[in-house]
Amino acid sequence: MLKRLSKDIKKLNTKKKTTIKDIANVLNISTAAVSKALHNDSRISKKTKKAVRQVAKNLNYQPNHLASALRKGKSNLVGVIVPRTNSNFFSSVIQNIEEVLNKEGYNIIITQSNESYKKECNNIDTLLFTQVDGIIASMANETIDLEFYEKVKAKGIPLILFDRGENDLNVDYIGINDYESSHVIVEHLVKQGRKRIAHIGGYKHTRIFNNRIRGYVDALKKHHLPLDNELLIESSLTIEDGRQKMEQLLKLKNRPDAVYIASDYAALGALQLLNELQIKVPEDIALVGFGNEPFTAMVTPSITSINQHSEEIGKQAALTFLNYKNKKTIKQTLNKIILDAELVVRESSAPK
Amino acid sequence: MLKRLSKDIKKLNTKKKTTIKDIANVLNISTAAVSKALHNDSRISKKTKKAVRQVAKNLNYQPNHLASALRKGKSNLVGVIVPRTNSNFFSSVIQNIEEVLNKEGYNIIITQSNESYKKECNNIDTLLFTQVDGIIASMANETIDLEFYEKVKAKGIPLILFDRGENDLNVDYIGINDYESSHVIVEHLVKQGRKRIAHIGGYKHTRIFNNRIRGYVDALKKHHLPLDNELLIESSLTIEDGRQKMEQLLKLKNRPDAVYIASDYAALGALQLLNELQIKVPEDIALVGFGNEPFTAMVTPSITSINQHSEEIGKQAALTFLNYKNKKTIKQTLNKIILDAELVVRESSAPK
DNA sequence: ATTTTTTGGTTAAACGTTTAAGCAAACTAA
DNA sequence: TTAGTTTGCTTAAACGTTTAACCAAAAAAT
Repeated sequence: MLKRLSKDIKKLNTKKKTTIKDIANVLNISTAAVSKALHNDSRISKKTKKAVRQVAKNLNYQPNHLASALRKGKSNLVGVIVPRTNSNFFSSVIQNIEEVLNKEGYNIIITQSNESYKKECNNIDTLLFTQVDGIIASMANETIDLEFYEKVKAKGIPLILFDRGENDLNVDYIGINDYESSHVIVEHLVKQGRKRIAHIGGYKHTRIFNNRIRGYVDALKKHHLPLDNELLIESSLTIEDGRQKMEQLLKLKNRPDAVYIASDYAALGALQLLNELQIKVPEDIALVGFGNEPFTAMVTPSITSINQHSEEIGKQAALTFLNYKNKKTIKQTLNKIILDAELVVRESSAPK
Repeated sequence: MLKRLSKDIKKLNTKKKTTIKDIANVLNISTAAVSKALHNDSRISKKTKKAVRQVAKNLNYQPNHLASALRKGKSNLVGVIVPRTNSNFFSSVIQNIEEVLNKEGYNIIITQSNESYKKECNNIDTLLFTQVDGIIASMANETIDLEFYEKVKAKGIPLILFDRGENDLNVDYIGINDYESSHVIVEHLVKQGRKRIAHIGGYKHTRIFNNRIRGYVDALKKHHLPLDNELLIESSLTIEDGRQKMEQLLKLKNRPDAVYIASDYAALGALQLLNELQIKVPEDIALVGFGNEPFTAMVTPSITSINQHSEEIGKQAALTFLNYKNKKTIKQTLNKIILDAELVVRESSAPK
């Protein structure tokens, strides 16, 4: 009974969080000394440091992040904006960003745009409001107007884009070589004996998708394949739209014998339709996706795809941010990192 | 040339963020008046409010969240911990939490434990360090020791668990009726004429998985089916382990004619193996997963599963937190919300 | 005409840190 | 011995808000 009571009293005491002032009082030194001791300042004696650390532990001291952030003018928070988290690519990028930044004392705030421009603007406002020290983002499909990103730049907050970027914005960027990836894919399909290669691509206004389209067109030229406008289709690249656009291709008098789709999700939709219609993949039509999402290895037939190196992208994005903060020069050369993509060949693109 | 220069000067000026002090100076009033005006305090005249708002807009004022959080003793940040974000269930829960909390002026910090106990502890420390006003979490598979969650409770920070919870912790919880779900599944399989129903379940120490196992056992009894220990297997429920445990089941002399798997991911692994071995689903073996992940509808054959109502879980978790903050009573009755799950019948469990 | 109430503010302290500047005491060098 | 340096702190201000307490002037009530 008595024990319980004393426990309760202790709990009540711990409710009021202990501050450096409490530590200072115990040791009869100034709060400044405590602060310095905790930061291992050279002007504090070893004895005092030891004592401070001991008392801090005893009182279960947890530094107030808000106070130090306010004083130092930085929140040690980095905002991350992604179209969605439930794709392996984005969640893997996030995980790697987190890993690198946590080590340097930064935390991340993750927000999703759900491919909506409006939500993305909200997210940016939210992050600015939260006083983040930087923003790492991949833009929504809808996003064309860059006003909100300009706002971030204008505030002098480091902005790093990955995957879905924009040239006009003139900020740091980490991505893969989309143009070259298309070449690799087309080359692979040509080697498998394909002659009529279609491309279900993303919106042209998004740079990465535009590059994939350009790569596709140029690669066709290179291999002296005819460029048929019917075979080049713009899509939102969702599962549903992939299915729909594949349907469109199947209606052609002269069907393609291979389809390169700029997203694994859309490729999955296309594959489902083909399976339902008993059209044989890869015998009748070969399929290549993009992104190397785990399910590409799991479906039947498994889907050939492009590995986007999400781990490396995440790491480099984080490092780019850290670089920004360490160098305090106002002008800084932009960091544009373009990684080579890697083709992962699976069943869906085997020879006829 | 001159225009550009003046723009640059403006930019330099905006670098130093405007504060309520700046607004106060312009209007020759006190910062207190500005603060009150911005919060629509009744003791400020309409004229002043209007003027303040105008100047705030002109100077592009953005409130310093850190300062107000420090002063008010709350950060308006809610921490969310999930095992991973790249599952549709979790990302959907997160999205709904975010939606509800954003409306009330809260932002969320998402962290992933990757099913690791150590990472989860780190996440908790991180969130406490960031001075979150509350934590909404779903525990990692590994987590047995609740010391860190007790720490959260001891600090008086609202803690709400969902999906993966723990009875011992005695905190608010939102989840589905796992025990009942197992009944629904077994009943469904029995109706399809299945006689030997196996269960690949999760770790027994996790409450939800334990409930599913108990439900499975009791439902078998109810339908007078024999309970065969060989047919009840504990698994980590990853894709790989699902595959492996299915292999184990296939080695039995007396194979099951239906398998209920406590996770869609493990069910996917099992299905892959069955497909490879040309074992017909559902003719030879029926399959039921859990979670209603989108891919269950996409694979061949599509997988029957349980819809966990992720949207509702997210919403209720957020509302439970808000409820916590609004009522300032110290004692509060615990909120245990158990939603009814819904069986989504697909190809994998059609009659023989 | 005097008191009371309302209106529309102001003043100053507080939230918990960090940090520039200062300073006494102890030590070192000449 | 004395000037200079080093050590180990202290003082006080600052970061940008919010808020309790106070107050003068105007309006309303008596």
